[in-house]
Amino acid sequence: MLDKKYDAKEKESKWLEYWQENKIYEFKPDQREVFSIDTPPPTVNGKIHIGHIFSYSQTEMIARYKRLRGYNIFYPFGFDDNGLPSERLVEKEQGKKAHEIGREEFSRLCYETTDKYEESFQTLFSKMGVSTDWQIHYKTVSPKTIKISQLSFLDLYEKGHCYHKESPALWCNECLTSIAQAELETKTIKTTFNYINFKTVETKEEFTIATTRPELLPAIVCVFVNPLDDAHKHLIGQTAHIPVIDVDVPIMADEKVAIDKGTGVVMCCTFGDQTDIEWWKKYNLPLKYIFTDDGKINDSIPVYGGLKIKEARAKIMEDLTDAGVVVKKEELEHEVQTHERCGKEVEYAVMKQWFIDIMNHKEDFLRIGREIKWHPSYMHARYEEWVNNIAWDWCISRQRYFGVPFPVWYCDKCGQEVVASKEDLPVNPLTSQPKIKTCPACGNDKFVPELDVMDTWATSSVTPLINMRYGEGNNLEKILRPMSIRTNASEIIRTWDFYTIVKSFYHFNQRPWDNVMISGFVMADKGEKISKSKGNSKVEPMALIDEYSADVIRYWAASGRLGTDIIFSTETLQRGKKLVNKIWNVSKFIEMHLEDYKDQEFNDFEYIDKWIIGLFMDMEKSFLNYLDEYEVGLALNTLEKFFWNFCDNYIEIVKHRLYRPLEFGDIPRYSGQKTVYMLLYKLLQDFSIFFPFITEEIYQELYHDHKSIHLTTINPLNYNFNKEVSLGNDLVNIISEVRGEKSNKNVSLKTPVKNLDLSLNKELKDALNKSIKDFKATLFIENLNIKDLDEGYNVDKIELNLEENNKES
RNA sequence: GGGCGCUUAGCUCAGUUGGUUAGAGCAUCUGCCUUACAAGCAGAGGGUCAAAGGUUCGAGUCCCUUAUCGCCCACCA
Repeated sequence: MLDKKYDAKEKESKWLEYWQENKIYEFKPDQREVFSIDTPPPTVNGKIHIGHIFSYSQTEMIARYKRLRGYNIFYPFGFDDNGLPSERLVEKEQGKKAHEIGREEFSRLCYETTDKYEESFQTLFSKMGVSTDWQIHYKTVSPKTIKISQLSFLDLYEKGHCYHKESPALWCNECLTSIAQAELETKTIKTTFNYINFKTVETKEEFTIATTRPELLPAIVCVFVNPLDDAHKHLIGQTAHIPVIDVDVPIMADEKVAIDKGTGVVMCCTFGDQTDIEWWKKYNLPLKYIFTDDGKINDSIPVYGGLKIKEARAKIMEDLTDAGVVVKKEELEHEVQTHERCGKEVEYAVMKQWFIDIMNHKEDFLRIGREIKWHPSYMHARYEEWVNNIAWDWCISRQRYFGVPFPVWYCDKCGQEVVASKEDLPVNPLTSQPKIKTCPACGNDKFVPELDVMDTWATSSVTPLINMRYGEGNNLEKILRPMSIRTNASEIIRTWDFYTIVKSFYHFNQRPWDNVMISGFVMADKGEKISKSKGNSKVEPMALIDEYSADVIRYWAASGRLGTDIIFSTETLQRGKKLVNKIWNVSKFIEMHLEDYKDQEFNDFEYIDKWIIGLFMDMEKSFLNYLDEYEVGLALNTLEKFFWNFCDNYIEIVKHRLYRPLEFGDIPRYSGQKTVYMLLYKLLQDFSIFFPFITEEIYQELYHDHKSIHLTTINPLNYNFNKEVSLGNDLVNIISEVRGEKSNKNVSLKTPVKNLDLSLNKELKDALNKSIKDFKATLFIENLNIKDLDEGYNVDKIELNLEENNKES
């Protein structure tokens, strides 16, 4: 017997244990077709917030759906503990910077810290009912994954898609590392636009340059004007004298200069922005690099050497003002590029970095993007846009400690790079030496290790490779190439999705997955994204599970459309709570009436039973369609709508038949029993995608024909009740009208109807005759008078027996 | 400035290829203790579908323009 009240806390932990013990979600290759999920490994940088719960739940529902459709589910879980996020977490916990702790000790602390957090992540996701096979979980920093990352690097290296080159790279002088274009975030800041007078050496003519970054004056290598700029084109070919710095640079022409921007005259520094780098390359300009790695002016620069960038900016403005060359200052708000991990403005640094070739294969990446089905489809446009606009090769080296080391050494003498052999992986070049004893280029026998580690994305972009255990030569590769689906939020299309496509193209010349499913964001309120930094205890996942249960939170997580942001709302949680409660109550009711039920072949369904069965079939069709498009929220809406109709209309009708076999007959009663038995089973299956716990509890009590409801399969019903559906709907509408009349008269729904006069068309009259007992019992009708009508129906008169009502009260 | 998306009841959201009076839940109001459920049931009120224009017999739905907000990108001279 089902309990009177459903105790979510007790039942959820009970079934969690049961699933684990019985390995319900274990992946074992067999005859069945595999549906594989490339789960996003959450970044281990502190806390799981409600946004994670939202998007992971949606993926997990797809896993459950496909499992019910008979697929063998490959659903691993991973943790992204690699790289800067982990380092910053440790630095925060320790209150010290990495270089103050020391490389070895720091790495140890990173492992320790990420392990600690991962355990709590796993507990939380389990509690949410995430049906991954924890046996196949992975970390992005572990000997196994380091090996795969290094293998991936070597494969690309051998194929010539990786290169090591001195080149300007984006540099964060807070994190002390180079970063990739994809790690940039734009921020609006207030700054000053300074108009500074320069002079030509030849004619002493004055001209003005506007800049927000006067501290870059010592780094000026050239001045540009547009060749079509009538006001300035005569300057081309002359030499510009830089005030205060006292250096001369050439004035050159380039079409990229916008005549109407600033003063129309531009200083080119190494490096202030992307255009500087382009010009530097295009015109082969000299390099004047004036910053230190930690964001100061280089000591070799007179006067300003040793100052921080902003101090230098203030000092040089003072000096320029003293020199009388500052013509104007304008307050200005503009966008700057910052490092997403720390929020500090980025600079450019020139040093040797490892790059993966992007620019030569954009067409291939676009082609593969088109082979993949994006859900929702418009997300594909974002991918295209990113690939079309990308301007850099992918810099994958980071001057940090905790990450995948490059399996590379350099000859101490000539700098020749030497890579590890594949069979020696994983290697740490800091603690080992290359196999070859002497440098192939110069014969020297001393090597120095590559100190850099790989970018986080260089590792997380190989999750499909980690899943297939790339390099082991097993048959998983056959099963998982390509994987069925990748899921993530839209913000990392440009990183995780893109880089995974890049790697998959270089390794296999193939798409990594057939489908990409993009979820939206969770907003705290209109226009306010919930983020880790704005920790809000009201939306703490563990607290929410305690208060509402995992099933109910999953209800909230399923609300809304794919790719669309949702606002965290307690109303939606309340609604879920009511739904779950209703499932429990109606199951109790059905159980009560199944005590003497034996399931057997039966086709003599009552009219109303045919109606609800047909209606269910219609619903399930669109339900399944939505799920095939990964629209879990829309699927749930459809199911929910049907379910309330089932409870409020069908059950209200059939209950009389179930309670009173003497009056209605045993066969009509059996018809009702068969209907509720059959439909509840199917409803529980459909709901199990969203509410894995409560449906399991009910299923085990009432049906129990498999080890778990989550191991059953959905088999669509095969009846043809179309006619009963539409006529039954009309009958229910008539019932509603009569109930409405009772409500309007403020009387109980049990109030008898003395006379009900209806005009019905022929079909409807026929339908009513077939369900006359149910109909009369539902409305407590004493006299029913039916007239003929050509089309449709009309409720002519409702006369209530109010005396009866008054007598009782 | 560019790409994509959102804008529908007081609030949170649905509205499949254009097709009668635009839907649900919450909130509000009115009733009903009805042998599963008062965490329930039956009703009621509440919307010029962001704005303007266009296509069409017919537009929340298609096209154009504008505005707001969100994500991403570019611009930083």
